[in-house]
Amino acid sequence: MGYDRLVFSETELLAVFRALSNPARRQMLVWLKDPMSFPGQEPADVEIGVCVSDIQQRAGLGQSTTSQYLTILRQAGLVIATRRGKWTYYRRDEANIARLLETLRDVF
Amino acid sequence: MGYDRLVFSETELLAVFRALSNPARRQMLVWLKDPMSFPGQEPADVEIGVCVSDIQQRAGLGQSTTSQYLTILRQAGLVIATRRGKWTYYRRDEANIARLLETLRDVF
DNA sequence: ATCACATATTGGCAATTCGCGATATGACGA
DNA sequence: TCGTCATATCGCGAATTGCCAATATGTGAT
Repeated sequence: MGYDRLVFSETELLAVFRALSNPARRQMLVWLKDPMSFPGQEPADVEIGVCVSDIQQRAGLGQSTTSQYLTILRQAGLVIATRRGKWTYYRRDEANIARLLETLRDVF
Repeated sequence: MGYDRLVFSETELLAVFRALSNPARRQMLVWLKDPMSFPGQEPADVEIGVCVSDIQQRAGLGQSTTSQYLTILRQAGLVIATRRGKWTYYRRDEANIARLLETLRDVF
């Protein structure tokens, strides 16, 4: 909770734009706005996010590619991963995304 | 003046994020917010923009690279090019950048 | 301990990007 | 017309990305 600076550093921005320069990764981020739109998603799961295989099925990509793309989104600070059992759930990092949008408004 | 849609299409977003996924190109866009910060820039020139060689000198890149990067920014709809004599002046497309930021706020 | 399952990591290859030097285009002046 | 200057385009090798199959890691059930 809470971030060092208000604005993103050059390095952070690089990771963000590289992450979002791929349509599949951008899609994933948009899909995660509405976790309930994934089949078999329970209302109780919304807070923790969506598991990799559900995202993979929707993306139509391979398992390894999906996992890698989610890692890239996580390293860019756009999503948060939570491991529970054998599943890893991903959800948007809304606070950081909001901070990003503020940075973009300042910088551009 | 004026654009077809309020929000950017998938193709437009791809061009934008690819363009901004390079630090040098992002720098150029930020520099162009203040054309007067370029040496030898006259107040009368502000509206038309900054010529390629001035941007090149500041970026420390080769001439061809600078020209290509500005073309990429132009194709992404982020800057506007104006040819006057042997010079090409580049300035920010503020209207389109504002439209982009609205799209980002909607989509992300 | 062993198995099955979800996810992460590795290795690979085709396609793209990075940045450059060389060259082409286009505008102006002599 | 010829030469010069500003910019654009071309062609290149090195580095990175896109996506995959294969393999490794970790977790829960038996």
